[in-house]
Amino acid sequence: MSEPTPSPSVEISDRYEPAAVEDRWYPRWEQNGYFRGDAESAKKPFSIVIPPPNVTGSLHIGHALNNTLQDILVRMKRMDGFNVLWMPGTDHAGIATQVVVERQLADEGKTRHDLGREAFVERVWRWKETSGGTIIRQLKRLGASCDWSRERFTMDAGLSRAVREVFVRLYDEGLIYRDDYIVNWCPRCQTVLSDLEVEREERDGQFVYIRYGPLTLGTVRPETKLGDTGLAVHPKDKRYARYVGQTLEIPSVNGTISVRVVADEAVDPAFGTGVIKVTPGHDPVDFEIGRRHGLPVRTVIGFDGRMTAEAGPYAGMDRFEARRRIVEDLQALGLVDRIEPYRHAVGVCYRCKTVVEPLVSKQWYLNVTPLAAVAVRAVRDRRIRIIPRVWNTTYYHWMDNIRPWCISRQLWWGHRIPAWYCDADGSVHVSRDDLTSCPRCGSALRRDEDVLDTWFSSALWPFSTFGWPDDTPELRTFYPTAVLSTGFDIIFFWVARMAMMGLHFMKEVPFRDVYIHALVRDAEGQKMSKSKGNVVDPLEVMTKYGTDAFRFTLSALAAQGRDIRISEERVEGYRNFANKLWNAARFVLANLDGYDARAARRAPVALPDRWIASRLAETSRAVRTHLSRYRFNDAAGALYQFVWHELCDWYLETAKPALYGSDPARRLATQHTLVATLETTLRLLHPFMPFITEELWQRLPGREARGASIMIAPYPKPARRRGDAGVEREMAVVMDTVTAIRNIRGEMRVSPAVTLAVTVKPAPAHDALLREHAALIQSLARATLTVDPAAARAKGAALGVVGESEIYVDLSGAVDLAAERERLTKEIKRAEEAIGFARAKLGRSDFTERAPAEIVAKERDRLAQQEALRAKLVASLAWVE
RNA sequence: GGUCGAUUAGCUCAGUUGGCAGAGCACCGGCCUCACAUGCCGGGGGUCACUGGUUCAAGUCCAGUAUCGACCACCA
Repeated sequence: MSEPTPSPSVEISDRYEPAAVEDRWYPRWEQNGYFRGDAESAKKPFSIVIPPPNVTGSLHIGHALNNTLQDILVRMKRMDGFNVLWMPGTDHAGIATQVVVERQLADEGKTRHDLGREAFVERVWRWKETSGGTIIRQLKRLGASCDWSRERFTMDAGLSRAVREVFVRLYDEGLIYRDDYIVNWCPRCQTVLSDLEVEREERDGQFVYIRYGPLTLGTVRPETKLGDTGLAVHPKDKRYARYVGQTLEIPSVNGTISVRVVADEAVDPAFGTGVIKVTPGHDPVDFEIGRRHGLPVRTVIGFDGRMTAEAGPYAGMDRFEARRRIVEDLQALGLVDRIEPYRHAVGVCYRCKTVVEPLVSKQWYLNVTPLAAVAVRAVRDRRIRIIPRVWNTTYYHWMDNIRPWCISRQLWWGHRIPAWYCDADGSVHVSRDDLTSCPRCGSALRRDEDVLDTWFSSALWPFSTFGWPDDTPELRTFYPTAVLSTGFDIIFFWVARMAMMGLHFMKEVPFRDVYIHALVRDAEGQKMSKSKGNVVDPLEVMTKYGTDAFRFTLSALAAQGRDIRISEERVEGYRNFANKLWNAARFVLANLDGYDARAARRAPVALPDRWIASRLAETSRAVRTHLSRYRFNDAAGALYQFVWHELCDWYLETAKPALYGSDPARRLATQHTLVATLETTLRLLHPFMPFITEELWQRLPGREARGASIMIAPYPKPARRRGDAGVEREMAVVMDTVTAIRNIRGEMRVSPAVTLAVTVKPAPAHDALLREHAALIQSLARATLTVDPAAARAKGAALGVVGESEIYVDLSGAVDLAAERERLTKEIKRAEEAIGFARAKLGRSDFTERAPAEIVAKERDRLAQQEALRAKLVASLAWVE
C-alpha cells in the first residue's frame, strides 16, 4: 500500500511536517477497509456508538476530546485483535436544524409558513444533504476510525422505523399517553420544552405584596393574578385556618373576583406571608394544587406571550408589560401593601434564553418511572459501570426523582408523531403505518401535527443503528456496546434514556461502561462559548500543530474528575514531542547501513539493550493498564516519559558509541535494538498519534514482513516477565555515575567541550560493572574513566558519590574551591536532613515495633546510607578547606 | 435549599490500595556535542487551604471551617 521505504535518510526533514502525512494515510486506511466492523466475524467484538453530533454542528473542542478518546480505545482494541466497530452518525437535532433553515428563509424575507410544512421539511433535507456533512469531514481529519460505510442519521428510513416501532409499543403498553398538563412553553421558539430543556437563570425581580381581601400575599408575577382561581395556605397554619374552605369576594384590577381558599402541603408557611395565590393556568405548583382541589384553570397568557382575551383590559399586552401595568393599577387601587426587591431563579429556554411561560396544553408524555427503575438497577448491579463512579449519585438522584417526559414538540423538523385523529367519532389511532381513513368509522383522519423530542430517537441509537427492530447480525454481534464515552452534560438527556430504552426493548444494557470525560475549558478556566470569544477551534489547532500533537494533548490532559484547561503552550509542548519522536526515528534510519535483521538477531545484547527492552515492557504494561481503566492521561504520561526520557535521553545516547565504534557485532545488536524498540514504541503510540506512527513505521526496515499498516499490527504485549529488575539496577549504577559526573561539570561550570579526567573508587559490588561499562560512561559523560579500588582523591579533584562508590573528577587546579565548598555543604545539609528524619523515626519504639518489618528495614538502610554519605562529604570538605 | 467536586511549585495540573511530594510550562546557569535549539546538560523552587481526629506513619482516611465551582430544585 505504500511506496518502498525511501532509503537515503538525508531526505527526511529534521522537522516533522504533519500536513502531508495526515493527508496521505487517512484515505488509505479507509480504502483498505481497516475501519470496518464485521458482523459475521468470529473474533471477539468491541463496539462503540459515537454520540451522534448535530448535523448542524462543526467540530468543537468537546467533540475533539471525546472522539479522540474513543479513537484511542478503538484503535487499541483493533490492534489487539478484536472485531471492532465504531458506529458513526449524526443527529437531526430538531430545533437547532430547523432554526438554521428558518434563518436562511428569513434572509429571503420568508417564514416557514410561507413554504408550508412539506416544502419546508423538503428544504431542510436539502440543506442536510449539502451542508450536513461538515462535522463528519472534521472527524475524519481528527483521525477517527469510524466505520463510515455504516454511517447513520437519526431521521433516515431505518431509524425512523425504529422510532415509530418504539412509539407504538410504548403507546400500546400504556406508557405513552396524551395529557392536558402544565408545560414549559417557549413563546419565542413556539414549542413546548422538556424539563431538561429549561435552564435556570438568576434574575432581579420584585416581590409584590398584594392585598387579597382580608389576606396579604407576595408574588413575583402579578400579571398572573388575572388567572387566579384560588388561594392556598398550609393545612397546619393556624393563622389562616378559619379561611380554609371559604370563597372570598375580592376587589381587584378587573373588578371583583371570587377565589376559594384551600389548604395544601405545598405551601411553605414560613415563606412570605404563608399565603399563596393559586394560578393553575400559569404555574406548575399551582397547577398541581388546582388539580388536588378542583380549582379551574384560567389561561390569561397565550402561546405568543401576550395576554389573552381572558385578561380583559390587558388583552393583547405583552406579559411583562402587563406585569408593570397591573402593579401600577393595583397601587392606584391601594391594593399593594409593599414591594421588595427580589432576586430569584427563573426558567429560560435552553436555546434562546427567553423566559419560559408555564402553560396548560395537550401534549404527549412518556411515563418513564417504570423504565427508570430498571435502569437504576442496572447501575446498582454494576451491569453498567459509570466511570468515574462519582457520577452514580447524580444518575440515581435524577432517576429516582424522574417525572413524565414530555416528548412532543411543535416543530416541523423531526419524527412526526404517528397518531391520527378522527374528528367524526373522536377516536385516536396510533399506528406503525400511515393511516388515511378512520379504522372505526371510515372518515378522513387528521394526523398529529407535532414531532418528537430529538432525544427520543437518540435514546434508541445503540440498537436502532444496528437494524432494530429486525433481528440482524449486527445487533447480535455488536449489542451491547462495550463503552459509551460522553460528557456529563448529557447524562440525563441521553445516557439515562439510552439505558432505559435499551433495557426495555433489548432486555439488555446498551453499554457495559459509561466513561464520563471532563469538560474542556479555556486557559482561564472559563467555559468556552462563542459569545465570550474564547473558543479554541480544533481545526486551527490541528493545522498549526498537527493532529497527532492535538490528540496527544487532549489525552494527556484527560485526567478523571476535573475539568480540563487547554492552552496553546501545552499543545506546543506535545508538538515538540512529535518532533522528538520524528527525530529519534531519523537517527535510527540514518544509522542502519549494513543492517541485516537476521544476523542482528544473533548478535549478543549488552546492558543498555536489555535495559531499554525492560523499560519498554514495563511501559507497555503500564499503558495497557491505564487504558483499561480509562486513565488516558496516565497512559499518555507513561509514553511521553518513556520516549523522551528513556529512549531518547538515554538509550539513543548509549547507542552512539556502539554504532560509531569498531565492534561490528555490537553495532549490529544496537541497530537491532533500535529498530525493534522503535517499531514497538510506534505501535504502542499509534492509538494516540495515528499519523506520525504510521509514517515512521512504514519507513522502518522489515515492513513487508510486518504487514501493510501499523493500524492492523498487533498492540504490544509485555513479555511474561515484567521489567528485568537486575538489569535495571545495573543500568541505574551506570546512569547515576554519568549523572554524578555531569552534575559536577554543571555545578563547577566546566564547558561540555572539555573532556574530564575521572577516577572512580568503586564499591566492591560495582567494581566489575563499572569496569565493563567504562567506555559507555566515558562517552555519556565526556570523560576519561579510570576505575581503581585503591584510588584516593587527588588535589584539584571534585568529589561525587554514587552509593558506595566515590567519583573524583580531576579539574587540575581549575577547581573553584569556593564553588566546591558550596556544593559539598549543600549536599551535607541534604544528607543531614535525611539522617535527622530517619533517626527520629527509628528512635520511636512505636514505629519500630508496629510498622511492617520491610518499612523499618528500609528506614535503617536509608539512615546507614546517608550517614556514610555524610562522612564522605565531610571528609571531602575538610580536604577542600 | 439539596447533592457533588475542588483547594499540591510562579502558572496549569498529576499523585491508583496511607510508607520522606511529581510533570509540563515558566525561571536560573552552561551548551549550535555529527537525530532534534520544536534541542542538550545541570540547577533553584512546595507547612500539599485551615483546624482537629484516626494511625507507628496522612497530600492520601474521618469530622469541622474557609474560599471557589458544578449540578439538581415547584419557596410563590
